[in-house]
Amino acid sequence: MLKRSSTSIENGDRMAGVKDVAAYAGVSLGTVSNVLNRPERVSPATRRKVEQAMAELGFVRNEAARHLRSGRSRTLAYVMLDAANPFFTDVAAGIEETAESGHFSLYMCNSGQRADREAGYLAHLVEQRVQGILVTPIDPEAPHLASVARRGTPVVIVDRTTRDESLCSVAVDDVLGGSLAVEHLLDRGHQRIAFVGGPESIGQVRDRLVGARQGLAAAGAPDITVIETLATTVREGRQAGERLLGLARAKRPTAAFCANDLLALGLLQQVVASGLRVPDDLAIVGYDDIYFAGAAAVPLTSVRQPRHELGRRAAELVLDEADNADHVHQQVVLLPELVARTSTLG
Amino acid sequence: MLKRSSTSIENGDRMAGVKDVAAYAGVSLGTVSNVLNRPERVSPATRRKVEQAMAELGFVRNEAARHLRSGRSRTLAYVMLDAANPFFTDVAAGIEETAESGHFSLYMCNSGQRADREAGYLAHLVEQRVQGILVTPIDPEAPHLASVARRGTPVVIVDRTTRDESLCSVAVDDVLGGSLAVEHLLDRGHQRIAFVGGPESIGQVRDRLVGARQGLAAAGAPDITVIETLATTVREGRQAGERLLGLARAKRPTAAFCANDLLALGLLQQVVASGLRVPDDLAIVGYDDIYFAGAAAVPLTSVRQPRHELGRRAAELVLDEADNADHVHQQVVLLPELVARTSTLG
DNA sequence: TTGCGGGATTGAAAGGTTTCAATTCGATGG
DNA sequence: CCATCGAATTGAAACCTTTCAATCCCGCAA
Repeated sequence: MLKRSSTSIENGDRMAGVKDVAAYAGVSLGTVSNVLNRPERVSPATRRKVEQAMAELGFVRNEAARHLRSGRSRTLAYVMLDAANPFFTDVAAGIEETAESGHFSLYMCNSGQRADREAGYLAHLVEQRVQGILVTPIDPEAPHLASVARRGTPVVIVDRTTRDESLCSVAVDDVLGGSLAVEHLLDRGHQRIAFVGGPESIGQVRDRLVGARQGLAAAGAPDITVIETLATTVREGRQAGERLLGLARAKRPTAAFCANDLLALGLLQQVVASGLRVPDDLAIVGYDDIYFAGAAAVPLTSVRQPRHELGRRAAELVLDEADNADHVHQQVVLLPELVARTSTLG
Repeated sequence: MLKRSSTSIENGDRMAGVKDVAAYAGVSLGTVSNVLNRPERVSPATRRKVEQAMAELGFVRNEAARHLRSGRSRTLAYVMLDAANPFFTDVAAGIEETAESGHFSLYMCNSGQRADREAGYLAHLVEQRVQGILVTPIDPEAPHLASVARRGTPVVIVDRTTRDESLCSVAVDDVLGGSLAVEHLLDRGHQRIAFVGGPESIGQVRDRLVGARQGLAAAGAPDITVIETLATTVREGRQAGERLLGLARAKRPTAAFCANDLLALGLLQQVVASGLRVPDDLAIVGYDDIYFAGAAAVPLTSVRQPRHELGRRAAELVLDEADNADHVHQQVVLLPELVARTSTLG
């Protein structure tokens, strides 16, 4: 065994490969591979020798070669819509939990609502031959999603449904969520209710409004006042607040249902800043139940999505599709739940 | 050219490779590769033929083989401390910006403050031979970081400094940040100031407190009252609020400097809930200037970290280290900045 | 002594791409 | 019509690992 004088890790030029390890340990290539992949088949003495050689040479498996030879990698990826939104990072945490227990690593990519970036990441991930891709797409009907799946990489749509039966999806029933919010407000005695949200091109916003209207109709209450926003951000929520408060007092809604918590937080701020009280002057219901909802100045009533489970179920589906030959595509729909707090209870 | 009758993408068994494309297009292997990598060298006619073949066979480059042969991949990775903290996702956005302009993809991994997960991801990424790794480590002095770098994958520490000169790092001067916060409060006439934060094992918390003390000492003001917390969360902030308000009025601090915005938001809530006014009864300064700081019930004064630039600089360093032979390691320190809002201005 | 069983080890082949030196082909100039 | 040149194309080698059939070795039973 010829020892090197250096710190034993350095390698001047090239990184050490199995071949180097084999030579250094005085065994064959195959044996080194066996130590790596089926250690029980190699005698303890040899194994120790090889392991020491690997340590001394600073050997690191080359994943590219490894998986070139033997099928697939142990990596999942989640392409998320907006990494800055706590909702999606929570979904990611759920995915990661499942991935980890199956000894997979999870790469997260952020499309940031940009279609070109989404496409770029998908292409990169397919080239990388990841085991499966989870994605919250900008447009769930976009053909490139299905085409990735058809090319052999399992794809699961997260937090959106798709009509395409060749894809799995896991979503939360937004229509139901809308109904829940409105029913709660009706229960609390409100009749004039506003909906704050937009643009309607966002599927979730659309569905939540539909649900709200259904709830009202079922109760025979008057239709909802829609205050359309340009995005679902705190800033837009504040502006919606201005518009809402500008209405004549007599016909001003006594409650508002917001398409998500960011809007609700903005609205809340604006209302409080105007000297009005929540919920006495205006009750507010948000959506998502992100962490900051419960931590707001007036804790927000919100429709909670089981985001952790959303991630978990999606990860399970993608893993099933990856290694279960007779996998059948499913469209899972989870149920939301209303969390009542001060902003409607007073 | 024998056309298939199917939708042209399906391939029953195996995914199409360059070899299949070559055969289908009636050219040699090398030509297909040229179309892929040096399209200008192949005649337009041939190029079109090959491109069509690729489209019809649904050919997707095998990144593993590609990079096995030719050195490296075009991927960076960021191992972040806590994906749920908006601060880190903003840093990630900065990294991504630089990565994208260099035609790199960015994979994000979340250690979630767990050392084993951090180690797991680092190992996976090295095996994957990514071009470079950015990491906000749990412990910046941990030997495995330097050892990854020594094995040949560039590593840059983000939002932490390290004594190890063999690593690059980009951080923000937390001591200065602490001074800024305290000086602002002194300017506003406060003398009895509290520091809310902990545990001290977190480097940032320690540094910010040190800076605060320096600021006070320089002004000849009395020492700071430390209210130690167990974590830097909203919940802990609320509890710190209880303790703070429990102090006898005469000796109760008139201002609080919090180690981060989550703590500050919790403190704010607790104070408001107790019927006291911010900033009249208690002025509050936070740290990080996360989005929700400006959007709080009482907009928070906060020490802003240039988190976008943090990410950008770090990404530039890692790219430089990756392809610039005579790269020299640097420890970059950026400057924080105070953003004054209602919570101290009244 | 021979034959045999079985665990340990070996070495060549395969996997899909890129690279590069070598070859082909057509055109240009003499 | 030949020589030459450059552009286009080719095909084999290399990248690093895993797999698997083949070989080796040793002890043990016959």
